[in-house]
Amino acid sequence: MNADKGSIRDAPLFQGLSEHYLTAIESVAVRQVHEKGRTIFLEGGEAGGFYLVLSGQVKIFKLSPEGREQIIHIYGPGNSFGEVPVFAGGRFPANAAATQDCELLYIPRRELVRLMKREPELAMNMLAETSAKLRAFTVQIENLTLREIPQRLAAYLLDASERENGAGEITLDMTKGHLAGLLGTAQETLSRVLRRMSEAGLIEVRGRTIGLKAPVRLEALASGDEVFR
Amino acid sequence: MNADKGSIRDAPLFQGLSEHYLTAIESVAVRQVHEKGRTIFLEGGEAGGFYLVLSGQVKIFKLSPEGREQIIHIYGPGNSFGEVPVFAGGRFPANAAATQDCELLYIPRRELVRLMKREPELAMNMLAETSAKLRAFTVQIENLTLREIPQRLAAYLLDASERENGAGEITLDMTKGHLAGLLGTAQETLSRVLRRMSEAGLIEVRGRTIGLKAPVRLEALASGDEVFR
DNA sequence: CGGGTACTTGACAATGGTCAAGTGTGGTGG
DNA sequence: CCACCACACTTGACCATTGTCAAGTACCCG
Repeated sequence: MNADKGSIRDAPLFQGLSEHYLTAIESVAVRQVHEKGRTIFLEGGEAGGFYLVLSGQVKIFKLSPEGREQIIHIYGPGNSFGEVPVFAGGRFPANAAATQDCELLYIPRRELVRLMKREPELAMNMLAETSAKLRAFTVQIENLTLREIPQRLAAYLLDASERENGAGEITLDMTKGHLAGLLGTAQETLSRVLRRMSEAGLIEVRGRTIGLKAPVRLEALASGDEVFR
Repeated sequence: MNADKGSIRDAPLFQGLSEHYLTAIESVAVRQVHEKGRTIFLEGGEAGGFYLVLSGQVKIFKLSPEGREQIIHIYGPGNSFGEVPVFAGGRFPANAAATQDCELLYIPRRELVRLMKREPELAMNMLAETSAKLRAFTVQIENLTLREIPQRLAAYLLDASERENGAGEITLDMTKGHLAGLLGTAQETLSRVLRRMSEAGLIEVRGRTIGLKAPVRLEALASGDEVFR
């Protein structure tokens, strides 16, 4: 719809690299198109490289033996995923599937490593990227294990609003089912919590648009105060 | 007690580096000693470098508003921690404290980055290290959100046995309280589950030593089969 | 022997998962 | 343009797992 043409130049991963290296990367990268719902890779699969999202959206997730799904992350344009086996060897530690039609760039391990040895800046960028993901994991473990669902949801909403420069209203870029998976709960539970929060006057839900009516009370909820019951 | 003198030469992080760089790192690193229970850094603290464990043991953890503790990782000799802010900027994403008297090496960010630009191998090692941690986080999220406590415990025991080359008996290198924190549960719950597993003939508990009496059934339990109730 | 820490056990409440049965709602084809 | 279908979502009822509070026991170190 807009200029989301998608280029490695938009990815944080490749910021600050000289034109020379950018074109080198482009020349070895492979463009892929996946339609909504398609599996991109499976946990345990062999990895020969990693991916960059050019357009669309991808979920990284784990499945329990009984089939429950925990979404680990949702990535959009500019994000990369699947780096772990590139640097640590072995297989993919989780599954990836397209949640929307999407366009990806596949970057083969071999070429990347070769470029990295020549261009320390690229290695530093990759380190920044993987470290940022470590930080995100830390936050996620905190949310998933130390907070209850309403707290997790409040934290998520505030975070989403922050990502949109503090907008008082956010629009989910995923289904509520996926949000439930991301928050580590069931669709039904999320539905109930959204209703309770609406009734308490904290938010206002209109489809996928959620107005934050009482950000201050949401903050209090997210940080554990029992403003809500 | 043994030759755990501790040197950067034992750390995976610094494998394969030339003597020249090893001594360069040693010359900028600072040795620290912390006694059991001491805080090493707090979440949100400013970071000027990261740490390598020479001897002893350290826990990385998060605290809930109500004071519950989720242990994210326990590190022993050869492990490094606190890298995130070095590469991604910002503050420490979690807390660190000594669970045993320990000896650490503090490696200042500035020097490390300087060395990394000259020695791509060092950057590759750091990437391997952070990627391995990403993989560990993935497993942890899976355990914490998709499995119940008995399954988590079974998976932990099997993993620990594997780390000791498949020994049929393992000895915890931490208190059961810390293990509970690592498994994301309460001390009381862990205690009960251990007993149920003993009564079911899966394990045999003698203090911190746990014999795996029926590894096959433990495997089945860890992968979700309801062998146990 | 004393004290603190680690651990156990019991009783109880509640968060949230599951099953089941709806109610929208958007998109497609007739 | 309407009807239908699939998918997203809601709501209700129920109950298992697990956290919490409380009290007590075992164990280790000095």
